[in-house]
Amino acid sequence: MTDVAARAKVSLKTVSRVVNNAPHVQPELVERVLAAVAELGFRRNLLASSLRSGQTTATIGLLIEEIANPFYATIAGTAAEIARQHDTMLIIASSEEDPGRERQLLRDMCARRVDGLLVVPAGDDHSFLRAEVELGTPMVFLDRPAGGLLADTVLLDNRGGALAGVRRLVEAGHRRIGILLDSIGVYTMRERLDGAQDALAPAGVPYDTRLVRDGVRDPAAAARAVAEMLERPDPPTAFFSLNNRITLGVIEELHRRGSDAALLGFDDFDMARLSPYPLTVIAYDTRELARAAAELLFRRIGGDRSWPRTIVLPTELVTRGVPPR
Amino acid sequence: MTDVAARAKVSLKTVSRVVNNAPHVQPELVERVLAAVAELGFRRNLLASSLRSGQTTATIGLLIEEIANPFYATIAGTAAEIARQHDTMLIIASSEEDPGRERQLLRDMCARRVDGLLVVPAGDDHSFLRAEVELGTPMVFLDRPAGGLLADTVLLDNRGGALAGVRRLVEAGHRRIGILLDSIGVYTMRERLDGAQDALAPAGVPYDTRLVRDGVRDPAAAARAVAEMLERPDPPTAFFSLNNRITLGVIEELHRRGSDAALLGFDDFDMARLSPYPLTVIAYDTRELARAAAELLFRRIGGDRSWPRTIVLPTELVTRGVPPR
DNA sequence: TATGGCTTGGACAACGTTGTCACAATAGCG
DNA sequence: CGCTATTGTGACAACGTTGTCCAAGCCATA
Repeated sequence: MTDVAARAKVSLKTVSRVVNNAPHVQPELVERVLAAVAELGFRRNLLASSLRSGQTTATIGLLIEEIANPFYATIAGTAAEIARQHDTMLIIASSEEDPGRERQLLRDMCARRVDGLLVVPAGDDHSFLRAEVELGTPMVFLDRPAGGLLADTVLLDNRGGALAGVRRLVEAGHRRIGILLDSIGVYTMRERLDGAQDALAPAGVPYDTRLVRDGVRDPAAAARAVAEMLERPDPPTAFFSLNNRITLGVIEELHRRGSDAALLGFDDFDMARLSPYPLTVIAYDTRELARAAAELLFRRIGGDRSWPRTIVLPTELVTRGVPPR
Repeated sequence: MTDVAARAKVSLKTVSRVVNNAPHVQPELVERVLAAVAELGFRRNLLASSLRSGQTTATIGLLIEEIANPFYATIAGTAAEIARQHDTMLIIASSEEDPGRERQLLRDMCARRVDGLLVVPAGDDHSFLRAEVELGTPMVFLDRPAGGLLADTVLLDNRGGALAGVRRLVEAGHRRIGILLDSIGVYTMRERLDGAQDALAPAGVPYDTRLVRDGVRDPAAAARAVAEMLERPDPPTAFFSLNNRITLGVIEELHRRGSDAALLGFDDFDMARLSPYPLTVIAYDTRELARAAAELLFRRIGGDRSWPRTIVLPTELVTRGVPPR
């Protein structure tokens, strides 16, 4: 900037004024400065700028589990879009469900002085963020609640959605329902399982733990679990898969076997409509989830100091798929 | 930091040494400093740190077209993973195919002094980045080449893939092939179309522009285009869809009509295997594309000043899908 | 004992920017 | 004509950190 000033034969401050579009600079000087900027290829250093002016870096952090997963990709896309509306850049990092890594990444983002944080929690203790919150960094948790920290949160109605879906299965007469889940350690899985139990109990359907498979991490594992259950003496007549990765594997296996078991899946997905096997899904609006969280965050960044809020978004039961022949 | 120094009764510099794990500090003093850091909730300001120390911000920028698209989400995930291996954060932004926005976002990233840039170009003139390149910011372009700028580039063999795929259709006896593409303005689409022509010409199959539809932006448009073409007096016996969004719509329409047209699609996708309609896809390894680009970028950041390189990754013809009955 | 090296701590400036303040030049007023 | 506003410009310090340099203390060696 000093070089630009010298070249344009003005003071440092005038250059600063020009690059910040500040008023009260003669048009002629503006010309000279802009010419010098162009000639020297000067580019403002935003690091120094936000260091000096203090408050804002025009950056927010987004912490998710895994970027490549379409659910999180949708969240990231929506967050980026809303960030852009506020002329803000987005730093994205994946925790890969590792609390230690989550902690390190969040600390790093804070050290970079992000204006706010959007977090899909991996761990269950976020008290280490308390100092940061008190220091004034706004943060909003989404999809899962923070642990040990009172903070803004946007959730889905996991329990209600599972309740409605499983109730439909029960009402259709199913009494042996195979349930497949990723990991009981994850909040959303626990909620969905609870919702299923909420539907089974009042209908007098026993909750048979032999029909519940934890640790189903990918489509192949889901297919194997389905195969095993179907080979039991009294196989399930319906399956409830607790996320879309699992649903994929279940569809494949049921289709392969020409089974006529009913299928209920949590999470809708793009290609559900192309499924060769009929299925009902518990759908929700991922974009809305991200939008609600991001907009709340920017309200906080804008100075909203009201009491932390929890928003729960509804789910919807959708029947999809091509009927089997 | 001054407060921490006061509290620990040491000098500012000693605190700096401790938080940077620098050697030559008495263990007792380290204790005192860390205690003060904890009590005061001190957190290093990385902005100031990289401002002072000059060179590195431990941040790279990734510019893509649209985060929520699985192709770009995969790229982002891979880039984030490799960035993490280098203890680097990732700033992601979407250009939404808008050259003006691309320019603004890249400028902004440069102003934030990213250590390097990973760019899927939207525009066709990137000469505005020349100053930045000369200033020493490494950048690698992927999926599409940069315009008016000699730079590292990682591409797919779009033309070769399309050639191989269409050749297979021609060899199977197809002479009327409907081709659907997003936008002729996009580099990859042009290359794929050229590849198709490369296969048609030597086989003596005329290139009938009435069988080529540009501007097919979403599955619904693809379905409509297929419907129209099939209602012509001499309908195509095969379709070549130039990206996976289009392929989805084509599958749906062909399946709905019970058509027996052959289908070739550029881009593989997760659920291709579940397609109710048989299809052949031109597949490639998106992760490999991103990995090659990111690793090249970090080699540049690490000081590799060799001549800019262009890497072209191969594609593969894969037959997928459930045969129609 | 003198000399030199090594370890440890501290003073100071600098990174690139902007806020504060002061001053100069011009215009408007009585 | 002198006075105050108003506008345009610049000197300077400060943001939070770290590199450079120096000094003091200690030990080992000559």
